[in-house]
Amino acid sequence: MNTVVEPAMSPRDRVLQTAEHLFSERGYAAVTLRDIADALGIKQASLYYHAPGGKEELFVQVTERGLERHRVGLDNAINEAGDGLRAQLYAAAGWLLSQPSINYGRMLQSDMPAISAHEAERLRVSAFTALIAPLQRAFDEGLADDSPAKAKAVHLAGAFLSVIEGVHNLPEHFLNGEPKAAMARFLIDTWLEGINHHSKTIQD
Amino acid sequence: MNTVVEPAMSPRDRVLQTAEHLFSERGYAAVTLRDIADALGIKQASLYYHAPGGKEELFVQVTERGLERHRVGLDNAINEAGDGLRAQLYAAAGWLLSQPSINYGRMLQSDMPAISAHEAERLRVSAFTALIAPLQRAFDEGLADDSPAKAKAVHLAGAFLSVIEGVHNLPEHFLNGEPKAAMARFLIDTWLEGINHHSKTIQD
DNA sequence: GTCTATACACTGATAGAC
DNA sequence: GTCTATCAGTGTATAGAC
Repeated sequence: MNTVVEPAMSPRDRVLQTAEHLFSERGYAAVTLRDIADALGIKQASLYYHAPGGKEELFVQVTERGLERHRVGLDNAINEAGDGLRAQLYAAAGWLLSQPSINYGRMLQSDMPAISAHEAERLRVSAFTALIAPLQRAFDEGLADDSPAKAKAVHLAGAFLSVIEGVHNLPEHFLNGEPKAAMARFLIDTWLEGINHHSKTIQD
Repeated sequence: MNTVVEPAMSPRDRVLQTAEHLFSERGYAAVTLRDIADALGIKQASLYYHAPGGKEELFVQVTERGLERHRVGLDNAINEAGDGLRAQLYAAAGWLLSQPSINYGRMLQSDMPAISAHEAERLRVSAFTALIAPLQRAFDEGLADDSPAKAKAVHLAGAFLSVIEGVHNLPEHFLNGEPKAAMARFLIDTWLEGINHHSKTIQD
């Protein structure tokens, strides 16, 4: 959440990380180059050294970087979680909550239309590959062969992402001290077992 | 989706409806007063006749109006659906999909910080009352008394809203011709019955 | 790598005519 | 109710010094 910028970090990484933090928080349109420069303690014009293409290039670089990190991280989290679907979803949720919020919905609806059509299309593909695809695989492999939900693993993946991102974006006072990861696990449990049949968290 | 502006409509309503359509699509920061004026076929300065307070007042009015409409519509949809939780959730989803997308997450994360703190707080309360509360009641009443999920009806309500809004915001090519309402019902079914136990839609 | 200075377009907003 | 005209402020971007 609090993207701390480590002191020992390549200048380029500091710029990208700071920009990512702000874009992730408020979206493309609401962040100005001055906001980013101020957060870095430099002047707005200096950003053009790191991103000659200006705001759009900065956003595209930052978003691409974040999505690639998610693709790897989400894949790893799922693979290392072993065989059970529940454990894999717990791990995926844990990863997503450990990262700056992605806000897939805002990205598609608000941010993409604001940049050039060509770049937007590339990002849309990257976003699908990084966020939906790994989850889709988990659902597909984790579901019983005769489950009618198996054919709709993409939809389940999208819905899962929505739920976890929703938890991620929750304001603090909604939480009552409960950690977001616990809330995510509760929602995963109800979803796997059915809302009414859900009894308690089962380890597997 | 396609907010058609009827010819026989009070001028004020035309302005508010057009502004709502644009704000709902792209968010507060990405919409300019000229965008709204252009869509109405009038000049930017003319908007100050309808909203003397300018862009922020316009946004607040529009959002409040939309939220109030949701509060009533969601409540009615749930009440008229009868007793079963499934039927109530179907009806709630149907209502949400019939309206311009709300994008609760973007609203809290991107739009609210851009307006004055006082107005933002009022809208946050309205949003909770209009969107979360009716769903929370449905979950609370619909769940078995001994269900451990009963105590967390708020969380279920928030997750439900995330999922349906996620479906709502889906780009066309994700749908493969399947109606959004059908996808919503599928997701509700899996959630009620448990992903693996889900067999087929049950009428109740 | 970062700065100052500046050009230039866009945005929100006000004043006043019709 | 809508217009024209106008302005101050902000935002992106470029040029060139250090």
